[in-house]
Amino acid sequence: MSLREERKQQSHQAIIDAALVLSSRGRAFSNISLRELSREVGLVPTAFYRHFKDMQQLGTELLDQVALKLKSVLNQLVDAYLHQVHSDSETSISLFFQAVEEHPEPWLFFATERWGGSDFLRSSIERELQYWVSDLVDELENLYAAQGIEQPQHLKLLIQMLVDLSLNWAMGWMNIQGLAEAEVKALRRQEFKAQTVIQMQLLFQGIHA
Amino acid sequence: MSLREERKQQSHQAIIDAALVLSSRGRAFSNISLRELSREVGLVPTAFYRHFKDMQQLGTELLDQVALKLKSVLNQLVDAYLHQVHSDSETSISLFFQAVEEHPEPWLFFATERWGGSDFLRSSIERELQYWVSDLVDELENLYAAQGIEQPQHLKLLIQMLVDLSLNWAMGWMNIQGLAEAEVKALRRQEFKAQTVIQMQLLFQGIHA
DNA sequence: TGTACATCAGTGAACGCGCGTTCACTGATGTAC
DNA sequence: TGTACATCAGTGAACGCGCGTTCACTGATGTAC
Repeated sequence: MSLREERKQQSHQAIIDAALVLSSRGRAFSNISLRELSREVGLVPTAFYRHFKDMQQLGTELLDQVALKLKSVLNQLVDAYLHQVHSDSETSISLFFQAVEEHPEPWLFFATERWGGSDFLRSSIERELQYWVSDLVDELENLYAAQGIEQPQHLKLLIQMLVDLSLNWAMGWMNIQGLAEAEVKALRRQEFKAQTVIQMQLLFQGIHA
Repeated sequence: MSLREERKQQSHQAIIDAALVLSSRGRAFSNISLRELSREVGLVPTAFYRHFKDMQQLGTELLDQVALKLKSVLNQLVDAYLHQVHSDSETSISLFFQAVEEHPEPWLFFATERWGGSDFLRSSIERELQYWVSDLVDELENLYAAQGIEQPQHLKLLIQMLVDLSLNWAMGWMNIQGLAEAEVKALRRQEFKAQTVIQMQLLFQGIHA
């Protein structure tokens, strides 16, 4: 890649990153301005147009990157889950929260914009979540088939709930991270994790019934 | 109430209603302007200040009204549930979807702003949802105690999930209502309802384990 | 009941500001010879 | 390698627009006598 292309690519990505940062600080994407992003990145507002037609195109690229990132995290989690000797809710939830904590921005973005003010983001996110569900069903149905589950046709509905709830869990977890006092925080973390583990167990009891 | 007070009250409420309508059409509250609301209601922008200090105060009043409305709907649903001879997921979900369909705006508002761009709305909504959970636990624990449930301490965690999922179900239901073709719509409604019934049953199998 | 004054919801002009978008430009980087 | 020209990411001025907010006002409604 030529020097010029390289620099262009850097600016391009810097704008996308700035949008993700603002979004994950709680700002609605529909409320983020082109000028604000340019300022953040150290460019003049008009330079924005060298990279994106408008904010919607930026949003689309941002969503694609975020979805890709989350998908890869999800795959890692599933792999870890499948390779446990005894598939264990506690370990799964710990890994999940660890992944959320390492890169919270994509989770915050997905949860915020899922029902947020931008129609094109809503529908894209919904589509992504459906992909997650399908993929998870594919990965887990062999596992459960081997275990002789009674109602395998319910697996998809269960995973649907799991995916929905996981966004809530991620947001709850990140809310706790924002707490100031270390002691309270540690306590709430432990408590929240324990509760989530039980919730996941309660959820999956359905598949064994 | 004097004529003047009455008219003031009407304008006041009209502004709140306009905000709810815009919000439930998918606009983020943080993206709705004072001038837009005044215009919608047929007042000059400066008249807004005769009723609210700023948009945040409007938002707070709107949230209070919406929360009250949803709480009363919720109570009706619980009453209906408790008075069924056999507590039945299918009937519960039908009543729930009917309630959502009759007054979708509050549900859309709650779901949109739960993780939306306005911090004060986020925290208020989170508080309201916790009240719902507590109230539901109170109402249901007697019922389940009478049935000799093994793990009553899990009831709260279950209801937490139920409340979280119910917002997703409401949004899913209202998404279907937006469909144009009547046949597809009827089909999707039936399908979605059936799936939700099973999800609720799967969820509540946890309490019987 | 009639009059004189007070209240106050709604008005309309004006302001400064950040926004998205256009345009002609600049100067570093790339390319052809 | 050096030169002459092309490309194009970033610039800076300018625009019209909707925004929140201020202010002095108006005239219908309310109150006191």
